[in-house]
Amino acid sequence: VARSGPTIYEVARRAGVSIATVSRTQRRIGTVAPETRRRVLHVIDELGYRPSGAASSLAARRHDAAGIVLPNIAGPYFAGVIEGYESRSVTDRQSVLILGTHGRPHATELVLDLAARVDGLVVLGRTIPDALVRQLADDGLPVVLVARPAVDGTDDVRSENLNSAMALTKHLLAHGYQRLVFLGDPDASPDAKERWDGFEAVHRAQFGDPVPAVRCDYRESSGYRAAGNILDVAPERRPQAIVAANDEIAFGVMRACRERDLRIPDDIALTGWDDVPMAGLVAPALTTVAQPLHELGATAAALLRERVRGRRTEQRRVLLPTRLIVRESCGCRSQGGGA
Amino acid sequence: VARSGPTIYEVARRAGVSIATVSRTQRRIGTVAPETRRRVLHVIDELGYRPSGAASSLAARRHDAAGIVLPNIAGPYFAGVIEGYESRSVTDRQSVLILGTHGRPHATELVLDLAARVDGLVVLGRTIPDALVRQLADDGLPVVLVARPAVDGTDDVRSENLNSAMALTKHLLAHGYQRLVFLGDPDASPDAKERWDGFEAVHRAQFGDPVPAVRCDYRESSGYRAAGNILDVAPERRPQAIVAANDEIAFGVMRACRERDLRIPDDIALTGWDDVPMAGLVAPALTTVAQPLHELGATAAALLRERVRGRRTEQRRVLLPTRLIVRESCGCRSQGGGA
DNA sequence: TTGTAAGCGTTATCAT
DNA sequence: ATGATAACGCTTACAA
Repeated sequence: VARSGPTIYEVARRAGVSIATVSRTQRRIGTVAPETRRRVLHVIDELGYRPSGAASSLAARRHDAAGIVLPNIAGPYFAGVIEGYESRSVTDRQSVLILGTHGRPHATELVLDLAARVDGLVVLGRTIPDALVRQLADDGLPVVLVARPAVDGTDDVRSENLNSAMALTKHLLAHGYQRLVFLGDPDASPDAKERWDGFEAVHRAQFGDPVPAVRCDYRESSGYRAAGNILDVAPERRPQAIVAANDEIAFGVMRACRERDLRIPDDIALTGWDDVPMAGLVAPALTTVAQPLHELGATAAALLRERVRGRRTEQRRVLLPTRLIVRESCGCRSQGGGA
Repeated sequence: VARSGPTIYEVARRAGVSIATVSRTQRRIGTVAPETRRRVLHVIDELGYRPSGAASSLAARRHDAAGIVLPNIAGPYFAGVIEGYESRSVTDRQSVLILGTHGRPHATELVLDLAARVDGLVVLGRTIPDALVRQLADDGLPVVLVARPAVDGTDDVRSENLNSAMALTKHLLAHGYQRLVFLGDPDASPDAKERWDGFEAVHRAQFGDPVPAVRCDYRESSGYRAAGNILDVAPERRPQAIVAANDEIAFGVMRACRERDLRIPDDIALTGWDDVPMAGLVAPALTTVAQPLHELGATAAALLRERVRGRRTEQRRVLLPTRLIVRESCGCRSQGGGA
């Protein structure tokens, strides 16, 4: 538990100046005579001096760090958002602390701990209760929510779901499919809910009630299982198109179809959501809706920074556009691979 | 830039005790009378008091935080390692700081900054020069290297490559393939180098020189491009099996094959490496070598913690086992999907 | 341009 | 069992 390193006092002594001057030099702030500056920098370099993060934070009442809280780290969705967030934060010279709640029961405790070491927090999806978010915000901690409706005193950044879901569903209808089914869990996230809403609205306008859906969470294995139930029926009752709430579910459906020698899109059409890297690489290439993962994270970082710097107090809510990516799985003819 | 919150002094005053007693109570350390304890805890709860991270760190000379440095965040490989690392760290109540170098030129600067805010560092692959690693270690900072040979005074954790690569290559030879080619860049990472070494050794023992390889980095698009050159030759000169240095390259090869109506494994066999989640889900399912990403990260966290706590000084080098996953792309018959 | 000194909010060592 | 109080290493008025 050593880890000492030279302090500002040693630098000051060796350079023959006061610690204030070292601090000024080091932070390029205030005024320092060129000659003094050279001398100090030389000593700093010689000693390999680095200001202690803790001491700086304490004195300046600033951590130069922000945290991001998510359900888990792996998986293309979260990894993409983190990368966007991290990339932007590092550019602003802000340290990035991450915390995966992994459905832990004492997540609240962990988040409060985290909150004590950062200047602000980005919170994703279903991680912690609204009450906690509100408490943090009320305590004066800048908070930005991603893929989750804003709470008083917080900003949020989300991507568009409703219209894209409607466009996607209409596209499927234009193919002439009569029997569509939605695969996903509207209760799992606001995003999923809106995708469902869009599907439901268009489907109802066309066919009336009921609107068919099979509940299934975001995992490939869940999509695989759910697809099993859907597909193992008489061919004339089998859906002609499956609208999956995300790409991973769609991959599960593809696997289930493969096992049953059902061809996509000939025997059954399929769409996903997210446009993860593999979506364009599987066969058939997946028709899906792209959302800007990177930008989701980067925007959150930017909004948070504004608040941390006190540049803004009013709430901002950002809605990022999504894009329908038509490939082959919906029944459209391919125009070649597509990376 | 507000963010104050009650301090230990306020708690002490309201509870009618000294700050020392509050500290003891809060940290469950030393001795506190039950009655006093109740009173203090009550006030803490009432005020929502949380000790300042910076102040604690400064006083205790301990950050309760460790950093992880990687080239980038996204992609199944790094995301998996991060998740394993984070999961274990959080269990130990250690904050997790992440830094992606993204090939930034001033990565050194960023890493030194990071080093000032943590108790130890995990460094992955090709991120920062050995000289810097050595400097950090010499300065007394605990460092653990992942997928990278240890430097004096650091630990490392890696996964086995050489034997698995040999086993994989032999498996291909057992299929009777005569023309094999390796797709990857031995200079890109120690892992890639060892995979190549294994392939080369077996191939040379069987066929002598030269051992065919096409250089290609770890990306799908690179695999796709490289495969183009390999495949567009007379069928009798076309390789019968491609050994890709990782799964993403293999996915690129699959795409290139699809475009040329080459069937895997009938027209050409293919193997990957890593066993990313999609490897078992594509068609044909990819024969590959699984490495324990999660465990790679978790082990690094554990080793680092030992050093940080001063529990150990001697170097430890951990080699994690990998596992050959035979699916269909090598030419073996499927036994059904496989998630 | 530079130095002095008062914090910053804890931890931890002594006394008591 | 509790309380004073000296660190911890820096930032930042303010004075010189």
